[in-house]
Amino acid sequence: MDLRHLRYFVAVAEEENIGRAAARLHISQPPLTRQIQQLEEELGVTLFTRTPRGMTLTQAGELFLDEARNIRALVEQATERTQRAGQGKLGRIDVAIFGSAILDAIPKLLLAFRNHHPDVKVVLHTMTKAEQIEALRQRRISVGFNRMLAPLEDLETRQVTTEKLLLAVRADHPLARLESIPFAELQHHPLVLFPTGARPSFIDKVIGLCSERGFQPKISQEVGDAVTGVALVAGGFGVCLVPESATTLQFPGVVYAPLSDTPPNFKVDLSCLYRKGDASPILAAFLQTVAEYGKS
Amino acid sequence: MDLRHLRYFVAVAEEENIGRAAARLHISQPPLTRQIQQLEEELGVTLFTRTPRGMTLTQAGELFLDEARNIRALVEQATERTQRAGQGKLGRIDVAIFGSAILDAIPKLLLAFRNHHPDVKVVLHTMTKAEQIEALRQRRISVGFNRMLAPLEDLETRQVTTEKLLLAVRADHPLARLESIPFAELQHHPLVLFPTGARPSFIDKVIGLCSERGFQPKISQEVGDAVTGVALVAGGFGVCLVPESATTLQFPGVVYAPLSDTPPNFKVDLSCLYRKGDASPILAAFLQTVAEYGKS
DNA sequence: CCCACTCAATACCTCCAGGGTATGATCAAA
DNA sequence: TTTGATCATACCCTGGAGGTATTGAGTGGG
Repeated sequence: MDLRHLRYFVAVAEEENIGRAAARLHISQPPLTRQIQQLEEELGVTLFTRTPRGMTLTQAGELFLDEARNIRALVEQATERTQRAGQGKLGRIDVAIFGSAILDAIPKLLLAFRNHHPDVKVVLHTMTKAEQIEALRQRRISVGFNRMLAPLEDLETRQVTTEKLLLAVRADHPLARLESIPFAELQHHPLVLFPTGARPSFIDKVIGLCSERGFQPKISQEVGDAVTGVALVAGGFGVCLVPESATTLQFPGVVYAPLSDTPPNFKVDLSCLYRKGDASPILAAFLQTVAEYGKS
Repeated sequence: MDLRHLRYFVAVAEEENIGRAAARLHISQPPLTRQIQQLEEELGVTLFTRTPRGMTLTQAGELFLDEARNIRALVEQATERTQRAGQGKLGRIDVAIFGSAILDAIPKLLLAFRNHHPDVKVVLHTMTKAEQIEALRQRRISVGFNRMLAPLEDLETRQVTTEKLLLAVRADHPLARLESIPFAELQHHPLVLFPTGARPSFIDKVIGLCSERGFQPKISQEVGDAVTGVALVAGGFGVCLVPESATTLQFPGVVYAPLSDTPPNFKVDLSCLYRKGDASPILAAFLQTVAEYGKS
């Protein structure tokens, strides 16, 4: 049996006349007669009673008509859904984000993606950079968001946004009283750095910036993420360089101050990471949204 | 797209290897490759990612695998159900019975049919003989049960059972005192006859039997059915000839007495009626049960 | 009562597409 | 580098789907 048989059968059942059905199917009458006979023979069931006025369904034929319509509808639906899946409009994508630093860009980006692709389920996983790389290789996720990504053999990187750096200081800290804080001031104050974990990280960026200006920072404490870092600033552990988006973390007694006289490239990127050669249309759609987000 | 494509696709998806799938399908590898390519092209979707180790499903492919299995199962089920319908094991049959005279044979018969064909819904309709004939011609029913059926052009008759006739009399009636009631006695007592309606009916049978013995019965009352007839007997309207099965009607003060010295053919048939040339397998199965019932 | 009409079924032909064999291209592991 | 595994391509062959012409059967009008 074939889908063709079903199509032909439904046409004959609806027209109750082989000639008309053949016309509707754009074939001639004899082949249609034969197909119906074949179908009946294969099922071993008489589907039509032949009358001099045409063909009428038997009871078994009525039942089979229901089933045939059902099957045809299902096939229709299957192709449609599969096509949407193939265009990245239906399915699921597993996305990794890091600790707590997802404070601004990522929620907006995910919102934009959901608006454009409401039938794609986005599953978020919180992972460190090292975990993201492993999960990508094991195909547990398709994209990861992170900062300070070094180029890798099998993974591709794409920049999402760039943020200026601000200094988190206690409101009662001497630096907080200055009109503007020169970058070089940092050498006199203990710094809270983050995140610990896989290198290179934001820590190295900060140390690099300092050494460009010819000093080594005093490291007060290394912590896992920006939230903890700002908490320690509030606790008097020193000052902390944070990406601009961290200002959404409103901590009582902590202010975010811009620096002046900064080294060039005084900013940090947010990038996303995905497998080289990943042909998933959903990933493509996701990266498309990422690119559009970057433009705005 | 074809059911063949689905079959092939499922095989490849399950084997994750075209060669093995081809072996399982008893075809060679190249045609299978081509069929998969065709399917992908028709859908416009990449269903597999080709690796040097075989084929793995894309996300869209996973989805389509689900759908394909679904469709194939539905096709399987459709053929199976249609075949059962074609064998008269699944479906519905509309059966007409007459007024209240269905006191013994028909319930047993329907029970036997339901036991053999549990998935056939038997729908009962109460109709007079004339209504049955009309309903058969209009295909509203497939079988009717009745008595005294004259041969018809387009309808076939089949005898179900034959019953002896008994006389319903009041217990205090003079005839009830006799050891045996000779048939000729009927000429001296008013008779309740049934049913009214389309001729020939049981009425004509009784009148015929009397005239065979050279007398005309005194007609006390004509009524619609046996139940009413026996009720009138209880009310003193006279006596009434009833088929044996009517004895299941236990009426206070009414007894059923056998007659002696009866004319030949002193009995009445229960027959069923169906369209000539009706090829319905359910009707065939039903008539099969009727035939088996008749034997027992 | 017969003829014309309407359908479905049959006979026979053509041609395309599905299947086969042989071979190529690519990648991984030994 | 070689070998083995896997998918893709090239080319041929045959079965079957579709076409035309015709037959057979049953109905209704003249």
